[in-house]
Amino acid sequence: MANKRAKSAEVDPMSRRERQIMDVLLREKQATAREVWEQIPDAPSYSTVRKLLSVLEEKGHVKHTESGATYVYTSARPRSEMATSALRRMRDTFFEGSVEQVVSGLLSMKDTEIASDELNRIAKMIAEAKKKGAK
Amino acid sequence: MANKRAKSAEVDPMSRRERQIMDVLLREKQATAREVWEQIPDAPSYSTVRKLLSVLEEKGHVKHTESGATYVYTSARPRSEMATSALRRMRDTFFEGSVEQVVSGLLSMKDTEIASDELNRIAKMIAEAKKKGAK
DNA sequence: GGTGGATTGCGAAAATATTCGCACTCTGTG
DNA sequence: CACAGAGTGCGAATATTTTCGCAATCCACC
Repeated sequence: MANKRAKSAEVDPMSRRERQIMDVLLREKQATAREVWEQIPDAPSYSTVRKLLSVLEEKGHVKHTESGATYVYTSARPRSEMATSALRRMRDTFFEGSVEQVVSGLLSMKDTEIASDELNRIAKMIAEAKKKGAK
Repeated sequence: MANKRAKSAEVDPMSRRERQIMDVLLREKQATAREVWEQIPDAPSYSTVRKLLSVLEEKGHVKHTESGATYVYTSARPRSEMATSALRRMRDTFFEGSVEQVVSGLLSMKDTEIASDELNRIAKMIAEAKKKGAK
């Protein structure tokens, strides 16, 4: 009934450059046009990046506040929300919906050095989840 | 040397539709044009999807084998490889490079029901990693 | 209050991506 | 072997994205 679910369908209709910029914004939490520009490896002109940013704003993907005369951009949607949906898509696209497989993939990334105490904290989280689930 | 490093810079210069199609291919492991078409929620005409597929092939993102007269497409790059780089980017973009935070995010996705035995297996993987790391 | 440096707004050209239809081929069936 | 159904190749119109430069503003400082 009235089920439209713009759920997993409505993901991120963004284009290449747009996503590239969003990534920087997401990683840095916020950034000025110049900062974004500096962080894009194969970036086009500064002018172009600014334009892209304003296009993104028109589309509602980012918003800005002014610091002096300079615009500081941030993602329009909460970062955590985007993280979750990205995580979910990744899980479903590459790991057949299995969290277990995702974790396995994470642990086996060869450039990943996970400190022992970090592993401990992770183990603790798992334990927590287990406890809560089987309450 | 000859160091060009298509490392983190060369990610996935793909456009919206292209990615959408790649996602289906990645999820299904392989698919015919028609199957891909059927799985895209807001898909354009079947004809368009076929075109996109052939464009993707020209660009080297997918390849095909023939089953009878029908093309069966698959990702050109190994799925696991793409999974890893996607995972890495996700970790760095949303979780400040921290595996711990990624796991935390995974566990807290509210639509995720993780079976108790799955949690056990995950715990075991963590234990393994710990053992190996601190050998 | 004037000057240099950095920012924003915007228009518009150039490059790409997206969408389709049409003509032709291939496979299997009666 | 002729026909129906399903596929493929490809050209070309449209829609979007991507790129930039120029003019107008704004800020800090001498």
